[in-house]
Amino acid sequence: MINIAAHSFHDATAIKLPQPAMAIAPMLAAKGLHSSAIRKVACNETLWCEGDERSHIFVVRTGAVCLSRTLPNGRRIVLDFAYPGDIIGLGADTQPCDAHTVQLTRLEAIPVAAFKRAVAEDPEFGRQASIQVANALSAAYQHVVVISKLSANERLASFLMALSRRNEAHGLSPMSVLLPMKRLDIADFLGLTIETVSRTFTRFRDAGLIAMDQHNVVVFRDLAKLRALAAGEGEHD
Amino acid sequence: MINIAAHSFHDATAIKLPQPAMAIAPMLAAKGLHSSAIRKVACNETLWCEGDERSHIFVVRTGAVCLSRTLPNGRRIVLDFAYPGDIIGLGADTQPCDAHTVQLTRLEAIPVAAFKRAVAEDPEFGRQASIQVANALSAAYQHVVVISKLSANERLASFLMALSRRNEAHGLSPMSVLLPMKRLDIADFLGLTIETVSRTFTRFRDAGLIAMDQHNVVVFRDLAKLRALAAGEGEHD
DNA sequence: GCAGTTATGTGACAGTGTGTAACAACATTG
DNA sequence: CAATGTTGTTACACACTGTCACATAACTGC
Repeated sequence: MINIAAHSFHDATAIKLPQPAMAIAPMLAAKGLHSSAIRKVACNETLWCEGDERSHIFVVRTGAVCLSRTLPNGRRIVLDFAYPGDIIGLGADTQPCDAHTVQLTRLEAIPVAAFKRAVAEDPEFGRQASIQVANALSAAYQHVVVISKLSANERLASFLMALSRRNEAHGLSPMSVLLPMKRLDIADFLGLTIETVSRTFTRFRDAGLIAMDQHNVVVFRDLAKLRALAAGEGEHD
Repeated sequence: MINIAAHSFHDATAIKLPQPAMAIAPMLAAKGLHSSAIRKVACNETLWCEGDERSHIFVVRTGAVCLSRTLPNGRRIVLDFAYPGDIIGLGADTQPCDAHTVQLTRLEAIPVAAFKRAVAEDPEFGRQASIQVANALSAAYQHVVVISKLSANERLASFLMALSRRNEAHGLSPMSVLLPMKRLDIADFLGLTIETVSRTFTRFRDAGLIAMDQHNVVVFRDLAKLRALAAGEGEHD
């Protein structure tokens, strides 16, 4: 499996941030695995498909990767996004989802063989990788929560707040975020349609919760209210 | 994290069954970890809560366990069910969800310390455990798909077909299933209300897809149609 | 510049599922 | 046996979101 997205999305409750957990990144460096080739991949390129045998572990350097599944009838679901610093392709040898870029992306490609060698030599390294997968599972659980129990407003707020917290964790301002992906990707991630996403952005703007000069830059005007929304503290119950 | 539910639920596409993967079970036996105490737990008892430090790995012997999360305002989401043969509590040291019994349940409790000792002594054992977590991640992804893209009919069909396939994988008949949990658990698992679940059962019965003498026994009358529904081969797109 | 394509925003309307409620079936208890 | 509680079922009005249609904006290549 797969993805890992260290400081992962979905945090409706946002009580606890996923572990920095990137303890694995320095370990990769220490092992000289960084010598692996850096790949420059155009937007909308497929890295792998569900069911593929995995060939590489990727570390995202710049850009963004989208992890998704597609139903037989064509309906698509976005499971996660991976941003710079995130590792994708950990987990099992058979990919549990598709992966494609949503931007011009630079990736560090570590062959699976080299990765496995490193794990065999250093149990602690394997343990760190396992923790990453466990974090991805926790993130997936949170995604289930967001999609099954939150309203459109709450889902978008949850998405934006996760990006905000990620910024914060990386030493950037939590008061604004960049959206590298298109509306359709956001919609498929949140289990909504692009029209609903669009309308919800507008609603947030009209309510004074956010400001948007460009389509892909969101400035937060009322972080507290957005966080309450994201946490699912709504009226119900 | 956590759960593992070997032959896990959610298989809308059902193209591939999760690995038997229970390769780990015989390994547990070989290590004498089976000597661990068997616990008999009443219905509706909590095994652990989200955020708890995990103390044991559990192997379900009889009964059924429900893995869930709860939002601040009380809304609950069921993430997975664990049935006899399934292992729960693998993954990280901090529980990513609540776990409670939905029946009188017998569990084999393996202290985490003993489990970790076994992993340290035998890397292959740890590898098998990791595969279990990776399978759980894949199952969680599938759950996201089911909840975000399938209709109420398709969701219930997906749930029933997953149980049917589980029966099949265990050498039982795929033509009927037992529902150990209550309607509310099913509803919270599928992201629906208990009324909708109830109505959908009735619709299935009226359409001749299933027969139900008792509330917790479902006999399939048209497996092909149910499987098509579960796969999300609906009209959309 | 202009046409053509892609991405996004907005509006009217319908449909699915929700929520409330009342009711039925069954078990447990006094 | 009546009383109470739990679980499951059914009915109906309403709200949210999806669908469909079209408008607008941004970017492309010519």
